[in-house]
Amino acid sequence: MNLNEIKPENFIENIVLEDLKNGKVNYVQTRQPPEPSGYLHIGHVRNIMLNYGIAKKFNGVCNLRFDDTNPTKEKQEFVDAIQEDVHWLGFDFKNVYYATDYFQQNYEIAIKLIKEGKAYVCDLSPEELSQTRGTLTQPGTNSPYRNRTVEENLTLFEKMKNGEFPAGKCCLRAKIDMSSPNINMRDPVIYRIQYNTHQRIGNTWNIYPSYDFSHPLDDALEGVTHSICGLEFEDHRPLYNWVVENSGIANHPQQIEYSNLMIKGVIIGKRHIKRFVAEGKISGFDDPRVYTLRGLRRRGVLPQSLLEFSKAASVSKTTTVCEMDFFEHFVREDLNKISKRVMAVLTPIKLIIENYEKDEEDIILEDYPQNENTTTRIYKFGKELYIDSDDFRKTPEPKFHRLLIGNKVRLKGAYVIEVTHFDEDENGNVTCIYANYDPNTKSGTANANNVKVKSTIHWLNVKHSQPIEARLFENLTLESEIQNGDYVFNPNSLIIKHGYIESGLNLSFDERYQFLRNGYYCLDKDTTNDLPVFNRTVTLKDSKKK
RNA sequence: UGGGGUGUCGCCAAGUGGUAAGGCACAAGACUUUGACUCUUGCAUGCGUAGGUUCAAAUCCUGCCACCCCAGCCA
Repeated sequence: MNLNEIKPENFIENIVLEDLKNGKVNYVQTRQPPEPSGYLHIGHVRNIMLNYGIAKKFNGVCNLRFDDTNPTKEKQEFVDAIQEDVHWLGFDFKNVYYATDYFQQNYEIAIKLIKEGKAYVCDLSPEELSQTRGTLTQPGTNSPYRNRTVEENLTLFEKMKNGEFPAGKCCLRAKIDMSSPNINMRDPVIYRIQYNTHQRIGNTWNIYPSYDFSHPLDDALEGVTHSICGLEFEDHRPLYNWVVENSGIANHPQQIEYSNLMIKGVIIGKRHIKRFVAEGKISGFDDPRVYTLRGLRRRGVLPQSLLEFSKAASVSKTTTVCEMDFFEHFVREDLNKISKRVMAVLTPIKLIIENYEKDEEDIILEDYPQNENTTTRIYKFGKELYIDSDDFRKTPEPKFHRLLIGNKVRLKGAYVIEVTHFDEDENGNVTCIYANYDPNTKSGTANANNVKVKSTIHWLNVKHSQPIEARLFENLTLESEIQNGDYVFNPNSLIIKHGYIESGLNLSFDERYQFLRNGYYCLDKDTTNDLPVFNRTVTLKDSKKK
């Protein structure tokens, strides 16, 4: 999907931006505000599209703004990675800003608030503060420091800024209402002391504004008209408005919340991914089994598929948990159009065509059958072939219509064959299959369809095949809901197959491949040995049944 | 038990007083050099629930139920 095709109207309808619907507003400015504390994942795509698309639609701009107000969690590594990933998706933001850009202005507004008696320095320890905040059902109690004089607050805040207090000694709080039923309004902390070195501004500041203070201010300062965020911030909206209203800034952005997008069972949380990396169960944030953008990219997913998926998932305020099939549908749709069809056998077993007398024979295969102008290539048919052992059954299950004694099957691009007999070892494992072919059934010839078959299987000429390694990723998903308050995941989801692929192919990292019936693959960029290594993106639609 | 949200097919989701769009999944059939793709057909007498208003209700009103979020000097 081209970015120009993003149609945010639907989104706008959904999130009930009344003014926009009514045509009262014709300019919208948004921002994409990631905290650089982790990698972007599939859930971020829709947020990016939404912010970018709405601004574009309504003559405005969307800036990328890093919410970098907490140096204990953030790293330059993430700042860089987020920008890379955003570009990979195809977005080019007007400007790249940082919350730290606004620290001086944030500070001046804090001073203004103090002077107006709307903020005070509180010496309560974090524990005491927590205790006096009250509970969900009981109001909080006023801090004993709530009524300090403006002069005292100014002095204390200045000392905080100058690094004269240890971290945690005191903080700046907005003076709102300790008895509010909304806990966020019970004198929230808007500045805290923080001595960690910041990845961008080093040690220039000893005090850091909290999200609830800097975010609305930065939105307002930047000219944002609509501040779109997750549902978890609904309770923060009154505070957002309070901050903007008391800031003296003319621009008053409107915060709009909507549901985050999830996929059933998929691990997205940084917490879990970090844990699996630490436990050595996955290789990192780009492991193809996790749904970070980097993981998905390495797995072979195209950015336009992510955009299509996100668009189709729509936007609402209901809890959105899509099924895996819904996501994979969009991945397959794109991959099907552009993938190069290649013959591969992942669990090889020999097939001898007993009545085949010739040495070799040219078979014409289409590289991209979905493309009218597809190129073709020649492959060699012969007497001694590899097929996938999974395509044969001694005793077939119901509805199995690939190879079994007495059943006719087409070898892709070649002939219809019928199994005559097979060899097996002392354990009953099939070691070699023997078949006869029908010379009148060659694909593409006039009478190719005289014999109807229910299935076509892939094959390789033993003399014209090269070894490969195929990594089949099962999705890293929730194995069971919740146990002892924690999630239980299934990280043992990597299956490695040593098989064969056609020899003579010019393999490319930019290409996607479809191994017939096995799904869509791409070369793994981390390949270090000489053997081509393929990662499977998704399976073909029906191949997972069987 | 306080506050804020959400409830339309297995999943996502339109619908905003005029008699339930669409996509995914699923099922059946056609086609076939992939059991793919493509095509055709089917799939909510029902909109959390109980009442009420109305000629007419998923849409308006009232009660109830279920689920999610909030008590970081995180975002």
